[in-house]
Amino acid sequence: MSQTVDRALSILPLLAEGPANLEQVATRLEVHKSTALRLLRTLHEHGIVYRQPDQRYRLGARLFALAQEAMENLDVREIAHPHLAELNAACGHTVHLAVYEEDEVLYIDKVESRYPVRMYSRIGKTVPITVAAVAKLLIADLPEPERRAVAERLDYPRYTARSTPDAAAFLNELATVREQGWATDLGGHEESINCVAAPIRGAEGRAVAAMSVSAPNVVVSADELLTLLPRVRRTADAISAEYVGRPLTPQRDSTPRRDSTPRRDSTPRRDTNPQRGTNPQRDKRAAP
Amino acid sequence: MSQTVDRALSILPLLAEGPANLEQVATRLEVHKSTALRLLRTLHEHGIVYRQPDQRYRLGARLFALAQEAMENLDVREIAHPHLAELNAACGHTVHLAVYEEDEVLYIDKVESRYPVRMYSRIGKTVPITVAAVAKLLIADLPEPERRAVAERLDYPRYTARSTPDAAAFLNELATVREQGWATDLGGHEESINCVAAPIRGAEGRAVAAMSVSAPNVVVSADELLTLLPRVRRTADAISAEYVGRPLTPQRDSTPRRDSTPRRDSTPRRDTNPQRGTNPQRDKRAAP
DNA sequence: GATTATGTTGCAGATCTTGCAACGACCATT
DNA sequence: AATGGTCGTTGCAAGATCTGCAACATAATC
Repeated sequence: MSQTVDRALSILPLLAEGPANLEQVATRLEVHKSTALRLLRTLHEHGIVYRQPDQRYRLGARLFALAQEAMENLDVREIAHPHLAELNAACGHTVHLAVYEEDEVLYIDKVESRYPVRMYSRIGKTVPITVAAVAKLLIADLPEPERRAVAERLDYPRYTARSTPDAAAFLNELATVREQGWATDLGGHEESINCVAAPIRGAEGRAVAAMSVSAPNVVVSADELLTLLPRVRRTADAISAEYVGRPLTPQRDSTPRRDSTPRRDSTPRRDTNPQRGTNPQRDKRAAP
Repeated sequence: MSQTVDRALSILPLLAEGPANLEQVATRLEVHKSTALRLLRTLHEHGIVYRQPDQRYRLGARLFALAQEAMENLDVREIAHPHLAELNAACGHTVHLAVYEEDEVLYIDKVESRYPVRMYSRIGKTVPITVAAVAKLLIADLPEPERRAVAERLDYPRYTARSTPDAAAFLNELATVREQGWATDLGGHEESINCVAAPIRGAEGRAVAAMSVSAPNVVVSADELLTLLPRVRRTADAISAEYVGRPLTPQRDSTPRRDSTPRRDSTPRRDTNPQRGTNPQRDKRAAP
């Protein structure tokens, strides 16, 4: 919508790949050097990009700080963390928490495995959406039309022989997942890694996040991992309970649910609302 | 420099505080609603902001992903990590890695304490610059004029009775740190937490990062923690050695150091270059 | 059902952005 | 030391892009 901003933002993913100098940026943006310079200057002033001693640009500290601050404000994360830690303490494996947002699923929390052989992942990373157990859960929970739309839009990379091959297979899998209320990924992303996942549900019963336990074959077999399923589901349910439990504001609000009325489908429905009222300024509107 | 981009970027810190609706954004930006809307739309298209079901905006997934990707590309981090892990394995305490960038110091890596009582921190968080041991090291290493300039610019919040009170005290402390080549924070930020830190030096001998070991009083006393100093310094030196060791590109380059010539001080000198050539696209220019 | 509160769109004026071209700094080569 | 090349920086004029307005749309509230 805004050309200038559009261009400026296009610089970001470019720099995420690694430092670049003015000309490289200008070339890839397909604009004149001077234009690129001014955009970069503005980004620099905001601390979003940093200029190295060798004059090349890379993403800056404030970007990290922003992402950090935003992440810390996610309510599910806060509530879930102790439960995840507890589960990890019990089984020792890597525990993840993930949310869905506009065709992407990303980890927002993680408790590291206590085994020496671990799965690679990082908070903030997007997960392979067509195969990850948490992703399947979150997409499976979308209303039918959007679920289908998402499935069609996606790519289906063949990470392994067991990766989901195409949209049809994915939708099938989603139906199963939806039915059973939990999901697995048995070597769909990394041949030797398995996961079991369960959804965390908010006030209206919609999945606001999903959690999973992952472990490589060399530590436990897929069958052994599956024996953890009840425990994983119990943990997820406990988090859900606590999540819906907390009222929006300490002094209860008039009509906290506005999603309960059936809505016409003119706009495709967006979901996942992992953010709720702990933030002080939130109450401003209700005050005077 | 660019008004539109400037405004758009100003939205980010605002949303980092918590979700906000269109009007709130417009008000705080001091622009018309329609203007704010268009900016938000553009940010949305890039996935930088996300629109919740209740129409409010918050920071989006792509922002996390960007920060994540950029962080993973930091070379020092990559090299340092195994060393940090090793140190943690030996002593059990929290180990941090931090870099300096334009008046801010932030953690770029961390290995969690294995003790139940832990220090709170998070990768990507900025550290209290006037008291943290790693911050002192990094600032102490700046060339004199800039060091002074930074010291003057800073605020000196009194976290505890032992916090650095003002610029003068800070500069004094920096002189000591510079002299001895290591630093501590003994209850300067949190009454009960102590840290020891050592610098990681790059090719030109400048500090490109700093690492620290932190532990609460209840686990080990400050004196006990100080006995770890030699070990911390050895680890930092090992990282430094490996960091300068790796040449810029596998096939060695002509003149890898361009900082070695004394430079006139017309522009205040920027430092810290924790980013070096592992990235494939980097070599593009050298190719044809 | 009227009323408020919020978000959205089309439009015309003007600001702000753009690309150009020339300049300057720096490096490398002869 | 001189010359040529690369890359970043600046002033300017043309005009594309952005802005604020006002009216409209929609949903919540009384």
